[in-house]
Amino acid sequence: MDVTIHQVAELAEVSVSTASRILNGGTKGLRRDAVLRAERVIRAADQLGYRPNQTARGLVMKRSFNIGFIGTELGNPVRTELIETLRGMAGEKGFSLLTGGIKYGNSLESVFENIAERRIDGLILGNVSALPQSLADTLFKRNIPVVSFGGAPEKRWDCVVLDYAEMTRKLVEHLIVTHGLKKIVHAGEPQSYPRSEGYRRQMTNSGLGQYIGSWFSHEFSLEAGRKLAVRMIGAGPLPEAVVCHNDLLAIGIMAGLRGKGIRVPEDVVVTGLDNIEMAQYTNPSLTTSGVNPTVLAQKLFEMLIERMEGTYTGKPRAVHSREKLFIRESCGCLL
Amino acid sequence: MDVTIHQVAELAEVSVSTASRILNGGTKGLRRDAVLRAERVIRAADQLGYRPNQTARGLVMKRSFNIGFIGTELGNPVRTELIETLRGMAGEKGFSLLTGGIKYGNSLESVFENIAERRIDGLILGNVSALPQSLADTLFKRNIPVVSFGGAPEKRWDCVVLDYAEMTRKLVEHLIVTHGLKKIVHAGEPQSYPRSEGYRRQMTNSGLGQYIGSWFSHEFSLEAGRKLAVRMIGAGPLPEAVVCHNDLLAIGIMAGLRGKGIRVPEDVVVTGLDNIEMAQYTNPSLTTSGVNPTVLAQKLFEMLIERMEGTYTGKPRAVHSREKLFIRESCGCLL
DNA sequence: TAAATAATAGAGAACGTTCTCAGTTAATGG
DNA sequence: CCATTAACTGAGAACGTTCTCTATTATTTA
Repeated sequence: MDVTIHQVAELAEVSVSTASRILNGGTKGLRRDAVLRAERVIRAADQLGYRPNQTARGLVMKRSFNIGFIGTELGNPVRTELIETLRGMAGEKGFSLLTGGIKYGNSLESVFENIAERRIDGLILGNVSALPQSLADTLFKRNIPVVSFGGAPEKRWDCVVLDYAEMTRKLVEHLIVTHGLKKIVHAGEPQSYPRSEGYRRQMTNSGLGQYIGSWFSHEFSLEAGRKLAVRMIGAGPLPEAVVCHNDLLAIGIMAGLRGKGIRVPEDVVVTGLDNIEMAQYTNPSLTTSGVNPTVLAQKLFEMLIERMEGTYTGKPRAVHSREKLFIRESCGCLL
Repeated sequence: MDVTIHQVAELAEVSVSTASRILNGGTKGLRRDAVLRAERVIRAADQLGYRPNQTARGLVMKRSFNIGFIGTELGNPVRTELIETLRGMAGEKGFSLLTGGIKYGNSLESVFENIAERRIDGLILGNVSALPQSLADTLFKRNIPVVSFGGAPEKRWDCVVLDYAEMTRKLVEHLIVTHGLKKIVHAGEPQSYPRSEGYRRQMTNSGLGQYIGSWFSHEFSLEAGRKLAVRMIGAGPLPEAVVCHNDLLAIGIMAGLRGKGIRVPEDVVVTGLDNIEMAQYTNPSLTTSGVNPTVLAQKLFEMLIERMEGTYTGKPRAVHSREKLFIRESCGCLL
């Protein structure tokens, strides 16, 4: 039914080995008499519409032509942008991208499965804070290259460090320096994490340590934001500004505040983080900070491919991404 | 290196065939003496941490354990929700979901590739209006089940019909009946398509044929919406309402209008379509209509699996999805 | 032109499974 | 307890490639 390399070989009157060699190696640098044969093979393949069976190919080459992506917050648009770019790059190299979500750091089982069943050749980790050592061991044992991105630098493999602390710090700095705000709180992840760390650093540096405060949420979604806003309002006098873990949380908080008749930025200033596309379209538009997802994708993919192709075999690299501040309406600018 | 079924068989002191049979078939309904062997095999597999190599499996079974998803507007959150649900369902059945984007109906090449290289066992088509007959033929020739969803019913395979025309019509009806609006225009796809068809039907039925008008955009994104708003404003007096192709376009239009000092819904009413999560969080929140993405995913996946497993072999089915109206602020309600 | 060398071709194993089929072993019935 | 039937086992082919290794052929050199 399907056309195999055997049929190509038969039609071209060469052996299967020769067909395979030519189909993969091309026709350049061949001995004069060999060129004719090669062209015959290529013509035969073309004529029959031959396409190699990747499964068979994968079996003998011990590869799957899949790259895995595991990350948090798959519903976040900032992930979608990154993933679709990565998918495109992978596709150009003949790989498919298998993505998998993670909720609250658990349920990495699917990764285990995919790796154990030899379904991925390389792995991209997105903001996975605590990868179980057992998984890391499996990856090393199976020789599966890994790259990651996130707030914390990684010593075990190549990574892109997104300086969330610095992004957050700059946002806080903007609120203090440009807008003269003092009572600024942070909403999102727990105290020890990079983003709230950046917040606290700037507050302390500006002599505002007394105002440090945070509202914790274990989710960073629109809905979580709205709920958080309701909680904040119920808890008494509002701060002057809320610096949020990410854009989705910020947008949710803005909606929650508005639902109770509180104006942004007149009554409370709100900032996000990620610079998702939607941040330009909210009302008020959202002041935030982020990195270019295409650049991030390129860096990640380049490093991963180098590892997979063995072009680079040195020590784990850590490249730092360039964050950028996007000043819009929600901080009180542009009004 | 990797543990194979041979090693399991050796440890359990059975043949490879037996190991395979037991590992796949389980231990139930076996003859009394066979149960002991079976348990020995399972124990051995467990002990060695055996996981079948899916590539090898796929080769002999002529399957890839991948399901393809091809659709338009992969950046649209409404797709993300659907795709992630489908991915979960696929995962539970041991399949990975390979997704691919389509821009303006062209570049279906990647699908061809994946199909030709035997990398997908089934295909889900999302709002692909014009699938080349050559691709359809390939699918049939290779016996790859297909399901699709979209505005137009499909006769060649199972599909879920999303009644975009009816959704749009109901929105227009709401604007006319509840808000007494007359000068309502449509923004989005060309005249002949379902959504604008629904718009025109209701306008005509309500005797407002004279006000029918549409603003065309070949993209349905946030940015396209903003640009469209600018074009509309530049073109003279504004309509009373803009019924948009989808939520993203609507949100973009609202932002564009606001940028020029025009208020929604006071000056112009705006409605969307899809009911993406964000529609609840915009300011004003967006009146729209949509179907439940989880329900849609379930319907699609169920039909596809039935085809793939051969449980259903009858005529192509067309199931209709239940749309729902979401009345919010952008139409002037809830203010 | 013959010998040495370089380039290419082809046979066949290997990849790790599943699955058919012939042969063996256990259960059943009289 | 033996014949019959049913249940199970294992050898080996098959899936469609790649790739090693030996044999062959072309090219170059003396």
